[in-house]
Amino acid sequence: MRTPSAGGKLTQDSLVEAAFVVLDEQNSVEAVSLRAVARAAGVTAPALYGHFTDVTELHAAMRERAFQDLMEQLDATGEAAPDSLARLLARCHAYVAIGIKWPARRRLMFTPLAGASHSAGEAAFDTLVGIIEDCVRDGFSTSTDPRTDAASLLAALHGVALTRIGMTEFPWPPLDQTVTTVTRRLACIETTIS
Amino acid sequence: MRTPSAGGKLTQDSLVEAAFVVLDEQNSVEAVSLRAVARAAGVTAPALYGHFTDVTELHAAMRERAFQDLMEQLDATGEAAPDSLARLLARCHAYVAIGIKWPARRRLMFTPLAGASHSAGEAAFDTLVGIIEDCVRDGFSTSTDPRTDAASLLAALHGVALTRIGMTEFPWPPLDQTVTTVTRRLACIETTIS
DNA sequence: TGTACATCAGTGAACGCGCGTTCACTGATGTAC
DNA sequence: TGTACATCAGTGAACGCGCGTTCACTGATGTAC
Repeated sequence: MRTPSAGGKLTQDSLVEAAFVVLDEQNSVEAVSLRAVARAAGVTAPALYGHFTDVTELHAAMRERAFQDLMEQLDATGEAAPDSLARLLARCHAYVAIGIKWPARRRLMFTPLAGASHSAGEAAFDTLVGIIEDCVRDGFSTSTDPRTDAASLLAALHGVALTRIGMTEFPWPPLDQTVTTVTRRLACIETTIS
Repeated sequence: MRTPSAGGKLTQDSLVEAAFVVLDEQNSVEAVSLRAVARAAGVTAPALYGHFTDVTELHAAMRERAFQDLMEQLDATGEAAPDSLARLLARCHAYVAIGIKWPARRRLMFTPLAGASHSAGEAAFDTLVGIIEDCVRDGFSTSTDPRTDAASLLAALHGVALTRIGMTEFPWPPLDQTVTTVTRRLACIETTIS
């Protein structure tokens, strides 16, 4: 019996990687066609059918991978933060920065998709709730409902990233200031705390 | 000389209208192809070239019309409000409600487009700034920078609509509560005021 | 070690589809006499 | 009022394109003797 990897230089992972190259280069979810991915991977289109049954399966794999990457980047952020408030702010800034840096990935992740799993997104949300709870415990936040406040904060940060991308010529205030203010106000950080 | 409208039952307006039928039915910006619009208007595809030089011109016309409609709906909202705070809340709720009701229109309006005009969007923004200024004048808000706060609020409300659409199975808190809280906190409404 | 064979990842050609766009045309309408 | 004509909005056929998907195939690799 041959080892499964023998001969085949193509893997699901390498194809998803190629798909992200297309996504990021074209900055468009629609541009990520099966043929475009095959082209980026240096392979003919039918070759993909050995690794995905469908073009939708490819898209689903991309989505999952995008969430994983986002989670990893967020988890790596704020590890060195001295306290819970610093960690909260670091994560929120990172969240927006990532959303702006890869607009197409954000669109990919948060576009409704039939039967898509949001488990990774929900894990990220739970982490955010935990950090706000820490802020309450540490006396930074007066939130009486961290779960609800985290939901508002998450939605608002999405909006900040979205509008910066979509309305580029609008005279926005400095991004850092916006993120800090939105985070502090929605997470009920006391104004006397710097 | 014939009158320009003689014979032609087709107008730019009726075609844009047909385009919105396609947009709202398919809930997809990409589905609004020149041929799909022609089909919806009960006409063959080449007929559109009498009214638009390009498919991009059609999209631009849709965008402009979407902004106009949004503005009209917002302006009609809160006219009957008893005070500036009520007007602010009414407009913000309406803004989110419209965004959720027509997801594809929101995407159409706030997707970056080369050379697109945002004048209508900016007019809506100026109105929002004015209302927050009224709230400050009337003692509802402690905002020291209504312009910046309006920008944060606008972005956040976008995010609320976006996430409600994109993460439908997420256990969101009640929408009205979220919009009210976000608006009050970002517009610096004093907590003692009901 | 050398040869014959089985496996199967990837190829190349082909399909039907919807797209944007072009072009010569047609036929209803308005105008001129 | 009636006829001949000009206009021009919309038609129908055709083009080349990229798409997803299928299918028979090929040729490099690993196995068996």
